[in-house]
Amino acid sequence: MDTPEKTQVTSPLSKFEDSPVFNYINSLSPIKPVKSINIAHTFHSLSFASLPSVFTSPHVNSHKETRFLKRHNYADLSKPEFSSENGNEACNDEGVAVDAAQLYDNSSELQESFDPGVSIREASVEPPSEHSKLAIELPRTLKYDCGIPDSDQTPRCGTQTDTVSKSDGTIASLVPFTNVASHKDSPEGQVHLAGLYKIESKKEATECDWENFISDSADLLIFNSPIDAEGFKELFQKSPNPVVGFCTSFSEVQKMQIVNPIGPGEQNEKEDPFTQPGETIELTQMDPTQDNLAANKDPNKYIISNPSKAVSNLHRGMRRRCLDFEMVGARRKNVEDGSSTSSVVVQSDEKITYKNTQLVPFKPSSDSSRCILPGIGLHLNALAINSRDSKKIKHETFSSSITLPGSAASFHSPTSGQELDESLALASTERDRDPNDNVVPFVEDFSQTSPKKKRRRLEGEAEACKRCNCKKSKCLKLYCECFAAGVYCIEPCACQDCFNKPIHEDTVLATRKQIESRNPLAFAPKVIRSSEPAPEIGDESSKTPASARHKRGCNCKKSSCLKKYCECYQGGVGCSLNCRCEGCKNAFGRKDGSALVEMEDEPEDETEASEKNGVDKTVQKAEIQNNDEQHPNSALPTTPLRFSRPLVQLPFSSKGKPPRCFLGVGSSSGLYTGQRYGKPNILRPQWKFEKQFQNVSGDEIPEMLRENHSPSSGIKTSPNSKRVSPPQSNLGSSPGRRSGRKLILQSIPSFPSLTPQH
DNA sequence: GAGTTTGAAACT
DNA sequence: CAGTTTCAAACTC
Repeated sequence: MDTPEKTQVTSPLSKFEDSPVFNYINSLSPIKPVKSINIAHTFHSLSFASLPSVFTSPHVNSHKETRFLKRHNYADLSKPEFSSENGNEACNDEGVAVDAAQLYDNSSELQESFDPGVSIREASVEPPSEHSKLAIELPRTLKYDCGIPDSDQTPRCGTQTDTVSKSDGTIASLVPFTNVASHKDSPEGQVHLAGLYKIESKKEATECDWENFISDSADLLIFNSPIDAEGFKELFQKSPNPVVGFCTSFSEVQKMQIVNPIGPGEQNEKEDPFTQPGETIELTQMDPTQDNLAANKDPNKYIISNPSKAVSNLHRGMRRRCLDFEMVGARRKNVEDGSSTSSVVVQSDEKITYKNTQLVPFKPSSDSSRCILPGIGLHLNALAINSRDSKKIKHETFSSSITLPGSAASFHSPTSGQELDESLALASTERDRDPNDNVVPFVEDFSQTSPKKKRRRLEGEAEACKRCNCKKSKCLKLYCECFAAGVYCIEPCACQDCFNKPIHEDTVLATRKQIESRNPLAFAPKVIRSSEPAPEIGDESSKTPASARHKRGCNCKKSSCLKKYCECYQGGVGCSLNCRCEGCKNAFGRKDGSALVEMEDEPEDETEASEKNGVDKTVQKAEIQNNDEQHPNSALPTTPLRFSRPLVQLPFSSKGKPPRCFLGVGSSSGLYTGQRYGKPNILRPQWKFEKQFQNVSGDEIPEMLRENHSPSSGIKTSPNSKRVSPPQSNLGSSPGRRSGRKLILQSIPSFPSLTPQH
């Protein structure tokens, strides 16, 4: 789109960034106008017209200049390397430090090769009034992107994180989200809005992760809406207060920056882009006065300008986003869980293995905090990561829930229909996994008693960083969990010769298409909710807890469907007529229709499991999962997504490896979690899906399902009354939870639906 | 951590 | 479509 112009502009900017001359040049050079133009375009697309008035700051131009200067300062300060030129490099290296100038320079390239995030960075320096608003968001994106890409910057991140933490842990977390959002939707700028919106919401209720999450998700959805501009408008309109506040604050910040460019530069020097984001956030929130903040904001502005490019990237980004999501989610979790502090710490480290996806950086599951920031909704991977992180943290339901929405949103992004589709598919897949991730941590927590659980937990932790371990498939076959989930491989992955990376996006997509050509449902969730598949499979199969069934059915011969080797068991669903298994003893539901397990509550399951086999642990988990799943299924409100991914993921969680992305499921999972927890915050929901499910399944889910989906209720009525029990038990066990879940579920469904709408 | 088992995915 | 091979996860020691 505007790339040509941007490219031109960017290069000069990068060069001059540091020097004051640069600013001057910018003002004089035609380039600026171009950028501004670009920005304007983005805005138009967004239909921000109304906003501009608000943001319109008299000093837009000056701001731009100042911003550049500031940015330069940041870049310089933070990274002497700053000079690094290639977009890729910039992304990688800069990730954190990403300077506006660099962004510009590299933006074109980066965008092409990498992600929307890059494009975002590129964003023109100055968008006038409107830009100012955008700037707020942009900064986040920039920071985020920067931080993610470069492992090198880690230190920076740490610094940034520190700054962020200082200001507010929540803020930090928020920033990432916004960034993420921007990435997803960046193309249109809608994302930015969403991000802003989220941020605001977060600010308002940092503590209430859940709420935030929901709001975020909602925002994302909105953004995702095909009509980016509209979505944007809506966001602003809908959340006039928050947005406006941002805008206003932002404008103020800009002014401040202009006045005190130095301040920002200083901080920037110390810190990285990450810190900046946090700072910016703070500024926007409340401290226009702080110079640093202003500085931060400036960088953001730059980011904003690039939206046009970002758009193209967005599509790409969407896919990748999934990955990012995980990371993000994790980050959030960390943030929330650990509160502000944790988030800060974590992120610092993460580096980014890959530019491609900011995801990588997040992944470093080690630093949950990092994950948090990055991006909420952007990438499924991020979610997965989050989940993993969450495992560590466990509590952090937050990330999960949050991520989901975002993910969903990203998928829906209207920008590229095809891409969207793919992204959706990925998302769906991711969702499935995500839930698992979420679940896993949770389950583990609950079930900790069982050794397996501990194991899983340990594994989970270890896995937090880990994903696939492919050696020969290059992560381009369904053997690869990551690939199968529609997620890019990240650092945690121990894969070799991995091609499932943003860098090889083309290859990945091509491969996906090939596989899909063979089997259109190859990337669809293996476990289907009762609503869809159930009918086909057979009543019995539907019996499974949630009425969910395995799409294709298993073919187990030696595991008796009592181990994770069995996809049905793994997915927490009972075997159906479609299954060709031998000696089926699936605790969730036998092929015969005999539903051994009621999944209702863990205890029962456990006992059964113990009785049946040594499987105790597995069984328990399975049961739990099943319960969860069942519930979900029941609740199922049939995923809005194309695929009802349902529950499958749950089992994963148990595995410990969390399926990376929750996208589709995530939403659902998010619902579950949210429901379950009822607790405001918590992202955990997703994380914990398993546990939650356990609880929920028994308690909450049923109701939710009932309400939401009378059909799902069918679960109770399941052909074989067997399955019914689980839900009931659940209900009986803990009614309280249900209420919360219900809310969540409702919210979740909406997301998916939105995405599809495009 | 290494080795084995398992069953899905891929191939023929 | 069936049989075989390949693959990576799940599991065991």
